[in-house]
Amino acid sequence: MANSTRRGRRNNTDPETTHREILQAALEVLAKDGPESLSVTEVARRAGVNRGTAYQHFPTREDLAHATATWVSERMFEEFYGDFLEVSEENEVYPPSLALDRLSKFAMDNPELSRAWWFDVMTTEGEVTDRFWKEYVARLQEFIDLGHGRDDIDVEVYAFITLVSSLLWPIWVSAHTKGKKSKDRMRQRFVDEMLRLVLFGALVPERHPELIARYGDKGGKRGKG
Amino acid sequence: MANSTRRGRRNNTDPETTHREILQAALEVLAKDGPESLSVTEVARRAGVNRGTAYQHFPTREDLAHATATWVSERMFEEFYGDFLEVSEENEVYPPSLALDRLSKFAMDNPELSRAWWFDVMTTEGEVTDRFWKEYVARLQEFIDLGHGRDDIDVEVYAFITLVSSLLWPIWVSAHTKGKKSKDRMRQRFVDEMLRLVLFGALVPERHPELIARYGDKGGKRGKG
DNA sequence: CGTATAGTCAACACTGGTGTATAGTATACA
DNA sequence: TGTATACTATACACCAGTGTTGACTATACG
Repeated sequence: MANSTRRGRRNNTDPETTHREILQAALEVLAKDGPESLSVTEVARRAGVNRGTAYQHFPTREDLAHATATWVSERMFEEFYGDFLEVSEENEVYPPSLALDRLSKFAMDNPELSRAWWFDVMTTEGEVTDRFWKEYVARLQEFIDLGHGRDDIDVEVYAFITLVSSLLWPIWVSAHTKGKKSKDRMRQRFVDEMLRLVLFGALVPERHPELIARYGDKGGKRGKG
Repeated sequence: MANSTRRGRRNNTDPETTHREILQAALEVLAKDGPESLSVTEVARRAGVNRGTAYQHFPTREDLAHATATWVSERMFEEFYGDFLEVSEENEVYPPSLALDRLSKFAMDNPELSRAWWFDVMTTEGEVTDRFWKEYVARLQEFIDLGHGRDDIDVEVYAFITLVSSLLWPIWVSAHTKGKKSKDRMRQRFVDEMLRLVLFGALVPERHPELIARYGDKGGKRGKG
């Protein structure tokens, strides 16, 4: 029979493509079930590749897991900052509304990548060396240094808050909302609320004089000291 | 030999205690590896209980998983709001600094519970029926209705942002920081930054007139319309 | 055409979890 | 003292994943 999947039939002649397809499948499994349940068999199945082939590319399960983590980290940086760094050569700062919009769109379009990335940086022990994280923090710092953000921000904590919210929101939404339209609506709600929050905060200042007294309204104004 | 773990030795005569111990172990496994890799064998081992005993309490792996999820949801509510609802009978609103401090302390003291809970509500399909989530949202709404919070907040989104950050911060910290002292310091940084954020936002308003024009500084003031 | 390369296929020994069953033991309690 | 209960210990059949091996085949390229 003219079956294209008959015995010995190669789907593909380019090893690099196969390599990527396996990694992509591994990423999907990783995002779905977490790192503990990543199996070579399942990944090969999902990649539409023979189990033996997977073992040719990644000798052990651990190798596959490690390679996937590295790949996720690299891709997260490339996909988000890749075509971004070229464009924004001018020392114009990317406006926060656009930055937020971009991040939330990215998260909505790449839920697996976002989730796998988060799983990984969240659980990897020791100093955070991830490139995406470092770039994100650095850009935030620059934004503040240029006087656009309040200078009393704790950049790392703030980066954590905005990133974890933005990247996990689509997953929350996916679990609790059906249909593309409502997902888009939910994305918009997130961007709006986030923007509202960074613009005005959440408390009514007059009702919380003791907090203002304690924390002071220092920073953010041009005249800092 | 006078070995207390000789054959047939019962560790415990109260089935309810055993039941709880198994659930507690399951919670730990769940928080460590996620729901996909929860095994009865591993849970029994961790609970210091015979595998057969675990199967007497929970006929299948699925039963155990389901029971654990329910238990986590209930405990999350009880542990956080249990002794809380009694105290705050007066219609005084709990000040936000204390609320935040309480939440972040809770998350730091109960990382497994927080993480398992989050995993669960994050991935359970359909309407969110979780009691803790609903109470959290309701209290936020009340806080706003009483005029303490800005009335243009999108409560659900805001609840998501604050909860996900507060509950996952300790896990992030645990992965990247050693020692109790530095963990306490990190907790303080989180509370401070969060409080700063809800008080003043993150942007310097004068630098973002177009955003203020677009979103307007409505709400939060007493005279709303 | 010949050959190296990339992938398929099947079989195997091994590990570790599932779910069941059965015999045995410690404790509480009537 | 007897007996029900709660747990231990062990064995078994089954399944699914791991990692290895060896034979096979399609494709690219000299």
